[in-house]
Amino acid sequence: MSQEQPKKELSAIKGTRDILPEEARIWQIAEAQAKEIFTLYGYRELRAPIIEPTELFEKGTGASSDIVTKEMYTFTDKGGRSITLRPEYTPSVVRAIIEHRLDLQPLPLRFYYIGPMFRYDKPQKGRYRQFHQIDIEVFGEKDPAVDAEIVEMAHRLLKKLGVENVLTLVNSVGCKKCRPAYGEALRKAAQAVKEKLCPDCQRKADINPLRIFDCKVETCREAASTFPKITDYLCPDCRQHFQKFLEYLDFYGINYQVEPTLVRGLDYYTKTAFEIVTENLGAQNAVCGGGRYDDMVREFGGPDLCGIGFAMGVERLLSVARIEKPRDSFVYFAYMGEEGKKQSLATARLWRSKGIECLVEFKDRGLKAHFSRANKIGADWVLIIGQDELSKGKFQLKNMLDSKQYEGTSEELAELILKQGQKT
RNA sequence: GUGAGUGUAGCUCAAGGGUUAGAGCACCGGACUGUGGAUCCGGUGGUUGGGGGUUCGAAUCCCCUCACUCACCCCA
Repeated sequence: MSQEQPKKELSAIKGTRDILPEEARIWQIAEAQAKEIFTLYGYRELRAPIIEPTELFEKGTGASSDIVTKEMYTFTDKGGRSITLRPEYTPSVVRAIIEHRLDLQPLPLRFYYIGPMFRYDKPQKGRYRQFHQIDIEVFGEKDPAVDAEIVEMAHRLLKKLGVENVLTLVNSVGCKKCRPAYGEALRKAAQAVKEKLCPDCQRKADINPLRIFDCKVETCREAASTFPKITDYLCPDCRQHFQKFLEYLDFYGINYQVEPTLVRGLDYYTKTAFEIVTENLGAQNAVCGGGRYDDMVREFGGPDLCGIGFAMGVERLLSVARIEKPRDSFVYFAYMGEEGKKQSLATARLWRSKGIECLVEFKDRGLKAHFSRANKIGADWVLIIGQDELSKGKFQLKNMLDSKQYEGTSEELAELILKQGQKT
């Protein structure tokens, strides 16, 4: 370490942040609960690399999408390859399926994954440049029952994490057969009333008329209410799929709202699209977004394998979750003298192998200072090893919560701690 | 990428052109050498985000820049 203070402080780069131990505990719990629930539904973890060839996302996410055109972290590696930090997870899974011929395994395939994604966005509430997603995918299952099942599974997880007041929005975005006709009709309707729209929406009328639906300007809202709805343009196949999807949602008793203006951001979606939104998230109110992508694998040059999945933003999830932090219970060793220190080290080593969390600090202090320290760092137990204890061969163990003190051998006291630990 | 707001101690905030930038909490130590939490006393900690300008004098006013926050866009 240099003696001079660095002139410029180093800090985490824009849109990224450190998750400090206290918060990391919450993450661990949320992740463990997600894994547990997904496993109950037959999902298995599939870990793909964080970096991928840039063209994977150009092909999979869509070369014209905002994500690919302006939000990717792309660089050239030393071999001259164009590499991108993944902005989403689905293309990686599709690549892995094709690469390892996972489609030859018994279908359907159910995968989950939790990890960081990267988008060069402007950070704001619930939106970061490095953010984390809980992601699940099902491949090779056409039945709309699975569409409803993943929504039900998402609800189960949200409930488990104490997320309240969620609203589930559902829609069908059609397929390659019926979507073009709708797009045409919508564009036509938007052009017809273009003069009445705000400048922003006039621009949208040309680029992406669907976005006019969520403008806040009153005149735009009025105009938008006269626009055609995608649900009126669905082909028989898509219509049937959507109806069955809703039927299964009803079967599960899931409260949902059909939102004909709901479109997923990415180009590859077909049929089912859904979003789970909640209050208290500001403008980024979606905690979960998902949908079906029946053409994606084939368009990648893979087999004709349909897919569906959802992603949850972990940061958003945790900002509305209510997770209780479990109290960690550990033993603090209050020793005196070199002999007491060595006895502490030996005892801690033994106790740890029994599964007891032990903390020996390498500082000889007075007993009062030891207790003060133990209290400050939140020890549940203090084991006293001083001259008296060493000569007797029996130690004093104090419970810091109820102030009761016990005397016994190492084995007796270890048993006592383990027994009490099970009670709580 | 566009717009607005905010940057003072580890945290929450005072000082609003005029001595040496303060307080609470936190941290360290003492009162207290075999038993913690309480109380009291003391201490460490700051180029006021950074740079430039105005002024006799700037945390305070102006410009630039960076970061954070919120919104637009887009999205988890």
